[in-house]
Amino acid sequence: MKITSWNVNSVRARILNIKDYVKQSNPDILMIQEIKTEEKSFPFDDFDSLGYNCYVYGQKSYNGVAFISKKKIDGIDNNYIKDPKKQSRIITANIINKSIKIKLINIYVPNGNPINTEKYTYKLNWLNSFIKKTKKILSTDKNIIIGGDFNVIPEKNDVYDYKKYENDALFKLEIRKKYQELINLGFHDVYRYFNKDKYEYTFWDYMAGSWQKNNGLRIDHFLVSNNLLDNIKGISINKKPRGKVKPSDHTPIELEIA
DNA sequence: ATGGCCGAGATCCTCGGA
Repeated sequence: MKITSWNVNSVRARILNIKDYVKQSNPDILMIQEIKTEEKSFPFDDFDSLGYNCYVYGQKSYNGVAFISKKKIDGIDNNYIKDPKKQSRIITANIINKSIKIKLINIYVPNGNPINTEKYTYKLNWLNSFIKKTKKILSTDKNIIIGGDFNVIPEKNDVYDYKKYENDALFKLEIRKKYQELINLGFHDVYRYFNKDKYEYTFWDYMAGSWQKNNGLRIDHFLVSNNLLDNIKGISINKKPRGKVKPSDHTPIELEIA
């Protein structure tokens, strides 16, 4: 079973690229972030024509997350944490793979820049709420996959020039510690687990030829609970969509489950 | 060392992103 996470930076502006990707890569479930639209304007028909069901938690102009799934999925929930700003950043579902029940969590973590503003404290509070809730459910749900745009650069080697990011909300030590705190609840960063010495990115800014220069960041991640780790066959970052015409600034990350 | 790009919405610019 293949599960992909991709920050598409507008599902409507990106629809042709997304459809090309789905046809080529054939994921069972696609978790998308930053759909930048309300549910009523979501391109359901485009996905329906490819044989996919859509589960959308949208918002006008900003944010928004969704599951695109070949099979129908149950237990869709848009209220994993209480968001004081009511932004659409988390959608969860319950899936069954080979008779194992898995909770699937699709997240779009706040950016948090610039630091020393309310945007940064919103990110910190958001991460704290997410950690607290995840700790709570882990006592009953042992099989959890968290995927999405975490807006966290975990380590120095996960960014082309970490010195530029030391005072950035994506790499600030306080934020990286929150990411570690989440992992310490009982998860693995799957990409790093399978790639101890390989450094790839999932995001390249539109500006200044970042893609051409490979000035990237690894900020899109899959975390799986320890209980599930042996069921993971592999993970890969698919760079092809980032090189296309009219790309998202993020590229898909693909998780393969036994 | 600096500046550079996109998308959405209601214009002809602002905000947000990372």
